[in-house]
Amino acid sequence: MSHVTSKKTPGDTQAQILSATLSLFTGQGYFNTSVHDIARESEVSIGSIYHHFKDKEGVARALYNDMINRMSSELATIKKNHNTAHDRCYAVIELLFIITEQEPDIMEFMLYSKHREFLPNERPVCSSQPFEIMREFVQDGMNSGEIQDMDLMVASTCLFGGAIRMITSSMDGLLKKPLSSYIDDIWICSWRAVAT
Amino acid sequence: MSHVTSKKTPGDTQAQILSATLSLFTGQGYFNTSVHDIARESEVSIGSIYHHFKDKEGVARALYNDMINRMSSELATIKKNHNTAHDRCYAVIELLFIITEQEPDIMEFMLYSKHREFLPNERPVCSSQPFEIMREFVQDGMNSGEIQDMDLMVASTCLFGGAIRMITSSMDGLLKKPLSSYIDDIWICSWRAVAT
DNA sequence: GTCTATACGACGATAGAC
DNA sequence: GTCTATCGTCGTATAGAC
Repeated sequence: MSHVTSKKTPGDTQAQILSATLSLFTGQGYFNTSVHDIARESEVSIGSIYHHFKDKEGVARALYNDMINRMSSELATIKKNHNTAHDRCYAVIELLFIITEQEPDIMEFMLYSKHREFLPNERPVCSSQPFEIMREFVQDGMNSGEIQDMDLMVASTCLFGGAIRMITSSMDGLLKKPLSSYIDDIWICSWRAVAT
Repeated sequence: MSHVTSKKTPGDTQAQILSATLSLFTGQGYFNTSVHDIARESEVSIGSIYHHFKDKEGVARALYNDMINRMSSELATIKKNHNTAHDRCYAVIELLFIITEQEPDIMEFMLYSKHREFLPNERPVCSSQPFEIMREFVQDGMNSGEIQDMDLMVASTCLFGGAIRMITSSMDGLLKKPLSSYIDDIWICSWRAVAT
């Protein structure tokens, strides 16, 4: 929709490039992916890529920002729809598991890439906005008495650490059953770790 | 000691190379480190590096194997010196924290590198021997009744996930106090998550 | 075993036509 | 905006002297 003026690919050449790039970066890594690879996979010429992005790092940065914004908006929705730390944090884990299963590339790029190696000016993922929102949920839970009073980082890592490790285990192929089938067991343990 | 025959660097050119390489790989990543960098940093010529190792990947592989073996032997010691799952798992976290503080490069290379990107034939760290031993400790704890009966991966990730996330947070510079000062708080939460 | 010099290929990025 | 062709650089790995 929106403003479709030309006949083919309304202007989403960018989206094509980004989609192919995400798949390549997660499949073989940033440094094992050449701009030629991106051109071939996205069925676009090298010239087009350099027209839409400053350089290879620019493509990665666009991908990174998309991901951060997407997560931030999803977390804002969770914040709006749930009121207790218990419900919000469960919803966060549920969201992470769903993304892992339905769009594994996104989760892999988010949790499993060494961004510092190819985006030297970005802050580490864990100090990005989404992770800050997650810690905010935990802080609210401590203020309201749902979660034991303790260091915020300790509470956050203990509450989300199990689920996050489970996600990386899933991406490493270590799980026998689908990731989502573990969610209730994980949650019982994680919540028990910090609840009052 | 051992067999010191020549006057300078008894034969540990290899160790020199590996040490410099570890520092470079953790500092700027595998792909941002050239063999020239390694030569300069280890004060050895390129020719020497290729004499001692097949190629750049071979240096990384040697580093990786050293690390796995070192960890396996440390974990074997823990197994010998402690008898309960409680004591063994606490000792594991204590060990990980100590290594993180005293030899951060080793921990960073172990937990924070995307080995699959430069060692495509190695299994992911989490399915390596050290992590298997850690899971074995947890399984023993379930058999003896110290730990609740549940899926082994769930119990393992919940028990160690918080501590491991705390380590990566520490490496990302997110902690205000030294990592080891958090150990007791972490342990209380982590153990409560899975204990009977 | 250690060194220097070099070959060779790949990749990022640009130029310039359409 | 998209394309092809090309340039320059850098990095891995080897050759061969000492």
